[in-house]
Amino acid sequence: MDLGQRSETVRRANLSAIVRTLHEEGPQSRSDLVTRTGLTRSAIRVLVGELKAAGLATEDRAVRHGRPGRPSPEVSLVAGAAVAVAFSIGVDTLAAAVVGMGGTLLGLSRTDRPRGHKVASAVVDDLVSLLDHLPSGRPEPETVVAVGVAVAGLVRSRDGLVENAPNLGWTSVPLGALLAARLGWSIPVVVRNESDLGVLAEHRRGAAVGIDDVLYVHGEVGVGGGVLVDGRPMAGAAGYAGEIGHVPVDANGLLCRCGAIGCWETQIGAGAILARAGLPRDAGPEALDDVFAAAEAGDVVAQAAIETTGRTLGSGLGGLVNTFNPRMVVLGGIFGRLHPHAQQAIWEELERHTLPAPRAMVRVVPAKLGVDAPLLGAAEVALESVLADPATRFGHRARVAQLASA
Amino acid sequence: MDLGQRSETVRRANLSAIVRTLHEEGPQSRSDLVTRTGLTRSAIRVLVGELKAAGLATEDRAVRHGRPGRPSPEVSLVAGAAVAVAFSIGVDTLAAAVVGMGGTLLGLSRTDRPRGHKVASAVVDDLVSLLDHLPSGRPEPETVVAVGVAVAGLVRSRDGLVENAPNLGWTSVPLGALLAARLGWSIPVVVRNESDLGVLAEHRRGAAVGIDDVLYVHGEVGVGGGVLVDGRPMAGAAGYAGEIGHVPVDANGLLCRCGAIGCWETQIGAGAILARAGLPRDAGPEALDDVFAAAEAGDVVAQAAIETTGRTLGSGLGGLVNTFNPRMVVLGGIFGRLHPHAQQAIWEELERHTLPAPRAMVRVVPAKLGVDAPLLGAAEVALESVLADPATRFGHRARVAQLASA
DNA sequence: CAAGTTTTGTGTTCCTTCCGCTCAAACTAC
DNA sequence: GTAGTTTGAGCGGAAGGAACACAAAACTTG
Repeated sequence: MDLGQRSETVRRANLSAIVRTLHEEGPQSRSDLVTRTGLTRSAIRVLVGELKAAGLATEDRAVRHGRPGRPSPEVSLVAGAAVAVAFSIGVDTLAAAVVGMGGTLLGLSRTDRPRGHKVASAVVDDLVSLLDHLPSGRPEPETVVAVGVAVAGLVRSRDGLVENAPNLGWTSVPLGALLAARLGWSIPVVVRNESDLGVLAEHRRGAAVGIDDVLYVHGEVGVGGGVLVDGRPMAGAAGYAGEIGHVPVDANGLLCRCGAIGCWETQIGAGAILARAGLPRDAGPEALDDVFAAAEAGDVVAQAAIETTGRTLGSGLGGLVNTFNPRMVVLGGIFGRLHPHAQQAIWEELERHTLPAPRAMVRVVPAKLGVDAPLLGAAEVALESVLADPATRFGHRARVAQLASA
Repeated sequence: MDLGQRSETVRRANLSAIVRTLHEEGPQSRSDLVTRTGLTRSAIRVLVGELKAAGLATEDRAVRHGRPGRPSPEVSLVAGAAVAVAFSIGVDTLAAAVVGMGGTLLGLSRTDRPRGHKVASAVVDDLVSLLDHLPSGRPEPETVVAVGVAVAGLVRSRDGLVENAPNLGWTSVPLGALLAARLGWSIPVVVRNESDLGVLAEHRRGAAVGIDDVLYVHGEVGVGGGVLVDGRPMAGAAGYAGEIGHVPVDANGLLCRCGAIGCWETQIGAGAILARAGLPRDAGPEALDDVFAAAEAGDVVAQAAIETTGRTLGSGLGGLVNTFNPRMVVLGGIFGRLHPHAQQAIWEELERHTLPAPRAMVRVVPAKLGVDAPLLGAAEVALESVLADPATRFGHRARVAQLASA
């Protein structure tokens, strides 16, 4: 139920509008904030003053822009005042990052993850030790607002339970709780599927900035999807939404590792490309690199493998365009690499399987953030609490100072 | 951009919370409203008073419920104070209804629509003349808040342009504008796809009350879908979302009337059932009635036709459950009739094509509102403006009275 | 049946928050 | 340098809900 509102709700919403605007669009003048939010100069002045006092924002001398009138000082968020720690558990890599308000990347470190299964606690240890390898060093625990985690698998968003992650060999792993315990910080740990986070990152910082209806399709060994509906990530009832790799597309098709017959994934995943190139389906990522290299060098078998995969990708995307009516389809993972080689094949099949109206308004583009998208998306969801209610951080510095003096 | 908020925003939100609660949950006591909204008794008193003064609500003597304490009067919406006019243009019927606040059906009339094409202006005339056949008579124009229209076709929600409606033979018909001109009322005319409205109606008044993640699948000649994501209808970038009938499921399948190969619709639409029963694909609705009757009478061909269709429906639903992670799948149109005959077949195939986690939390149920769902959904969207800002109606009676006296 | 208990309506005062207005400051243009 | 424009600063006012005190209307108990 929508709770009733009061004056304090208004202030929270207005502070949030300011911080969110600065976070998403970057530093801007007070008078820009006036036009963006519709608030009066008086209100903006007071609210920005409050943010400054709390150390969340700074005001710099205005940039001269040659127009008449008194210049308006530029307001920026203080990146380090509130930061998110983000982790990602991908098929081939583990990564950690610290991201400040405004989306400033304060540090990132990455390590290979050998394929094969490893118990969750060991992976959690690996993740946390990545924090010590950050160029910026371990972040100050007091500045960390929340922890975001991107996982290649089905995640129950409520409590961060990894229901199933075939690439990791995990079933019912309480990753959120494990990580929270290991870190020992009393802040929320938010675990999400990597594609759901990928679409958020591409929306905020990548190929889909300013576009509110986006379908993000991520391919590796498996195929996942993240959907932005009217600017909001589509989670489904428990967070499992977006498993478009397991849509049946061929009743007489191959057996998928999920146990079903004819999943789309069996036709467009990394294994499908490898098989079409005459390689074993489970050859590693290097083998896939070789296929792309061979195609560029003119190898017709490799080229055909890529084009056929592009066609199958395109027809499936067609169905999804009819289903979601997105304004943009963002191809991530191996599909982003496939795109330049198979752009025409993808679009031809997409065209063949879409209704004219949704087709006319959709664009298919490769992801801009590459492998970092899920990690950056994890940071974005972790920062969400500050964006939604910046005032929660107000007492913070005072509280820390008080503890130090006591 | 989220506009800045102020005191008036708070009042609007709180009035809206009260009216919406009463609309969705029915009449309840003031003290219920206190707990529902989290507002204080003082605030509820003033706000309900305002609604009463405006004629939107009434207070009745409290019902005795046997608990100690002073009884709290029951607040009800005045159904006739603000009404929606709803129209639906289905494959086989035209309908009109007047629905008051609280979802009270004040009048409904329906007429057959012979299959075949008819120019839009003629259909608009037919719809408007249905208003004269309402048992309640034509609604008072001053009380009508908005007009909602459900159409079996692709609708651009922004302006009510019917992009394409194969059953009606329409392409690029500005239905919203035509109807607005024909009615001559200066109120919004909201046109939407029938499935998008169907899911809304089932959510508010039907099988999916209280469930925020719902997939509604409607079958007739064509197959459409409406999706509720976190309580909100998924419209897509232009309103075309939900065309799940045109997801490709068989690369070697039949030619769909949309021009593509192997659309799901070709396997589960009314034509597919008829064909499997040995009848022509374009036999009318009576032929389909015969198939269902024959199956009930023990005809094995008819039974097999229904079961096979159920299996194909189930496997496609499996992919959609993986895609949307809904808590409920509601089957409307012919699928609602199919359900009792093919429940097991549907579920078996759905089970075979879903991941365990989303499968474990989904239920498949027949629609509760039947053919009326889109019409009632159209009324709900039309009433939305009053729910979102009841104060817009405040000056209304005064204004009408003033006009009358002048 | 009368006194006590509980819950809720009524009305006043107070607090929070933003708007509107006036004046001053900082810039451009001629 | 003077006029024009845009914006910051600060103050008073208005709107709206919360908190509080009190009254009213039910039930409970002996």
